[in-house]
Amino acid sequence: MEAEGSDERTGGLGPSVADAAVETVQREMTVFARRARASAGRMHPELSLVSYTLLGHLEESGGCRATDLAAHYALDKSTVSRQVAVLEQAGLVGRRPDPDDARVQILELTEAGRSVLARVTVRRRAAFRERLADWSEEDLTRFAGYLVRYNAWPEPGDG
Amino acid sequence: MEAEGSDERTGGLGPSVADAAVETVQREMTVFARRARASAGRMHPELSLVSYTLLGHLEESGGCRATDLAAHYALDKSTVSRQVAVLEQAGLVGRRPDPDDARVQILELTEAGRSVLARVTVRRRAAFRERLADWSEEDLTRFAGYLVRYNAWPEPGDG
DNA sequence: ACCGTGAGTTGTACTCTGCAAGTGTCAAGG
DNA sequence: CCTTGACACTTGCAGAGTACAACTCACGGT
Repeated sequence: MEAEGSDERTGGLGPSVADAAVETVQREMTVFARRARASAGRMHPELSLVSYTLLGHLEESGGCRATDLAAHYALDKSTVSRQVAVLEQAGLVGRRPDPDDARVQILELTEAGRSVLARVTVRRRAAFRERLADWSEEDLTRFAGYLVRYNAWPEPGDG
Repeated sequence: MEAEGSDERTGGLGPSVADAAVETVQREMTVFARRARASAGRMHPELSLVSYTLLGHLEESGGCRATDLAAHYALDKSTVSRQVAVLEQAGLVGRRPDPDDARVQILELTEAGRSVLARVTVRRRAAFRERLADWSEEDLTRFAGYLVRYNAWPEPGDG
């Protein structure tokens, strides 16, 4: 299966080194994905990974539409709709009709949402910091940059 | 909320730069995690992300116990049990009693499993390669290294 | 006013997951 | 040999997350 002539030397990319790296990246990213939920559940039972990310995005963006969330996370709009409904019932997000378009609802964090998010963020950050404690600042920054670059890929519906 | 004195300068880690990087790492990793399933489903409907990772681990490890899988992926043993059952019924993995311990079942890829895994791997790799095409080999290697290092963390209850 | 498109909701079904309880096996002590 | 506790699973149950399809409501152009 690894027989695909691993050094085509196309452009700058290339030899089997890069091939192995790509392989590693996908494997490790996948492992991470598999573990993320479980650890999130253990780390902050009050807020699922999904809820956390949605709240986080709302905070970052300072309010956005459900459709934006769906696009950003490659989720079906129905899924987002339900998730948002839960968060709304929990009093963590509020909806406000868009004055320019009655179809649209602007979603925003409530004060409660902001505070829960803050608490969870602190816990998560502590865990991450511990985990990344022995990383040099340079490595940390570079790693962060790579992740951003990776996720910036505009793939149709993928991440 | 972010008032935790973001530059405690403890040890070598420290200033707000590192703090921001940690923040970014967790956010981006989380985003990735959120998207991974969706993309996996679209990329290879024949094999869910879970199944894929389990098969992958079996191939890497050359056969292991269900408990090992559970530990590695921080999954409940019951979950693994069911997943394995499905994969077995699909003819992708086989079980063999451990000669040394009748409680244990050694899980192994079947030929079919190996071939499906190979096919999916090729597809995944192609997608990843495309995505990572404009990365320099150095960045790629370093990124891969970071991910490995990150995942190597011996999380409690995680593997 | 009519029709295609976009935002969001709801019905339905399925997968993944964990917890708790149960079975069979091993290893150590009586 | 027979308990007792630990380990490797398996099964019953319940809940979360998700997608797809069908529906409503609003927008924009014709």
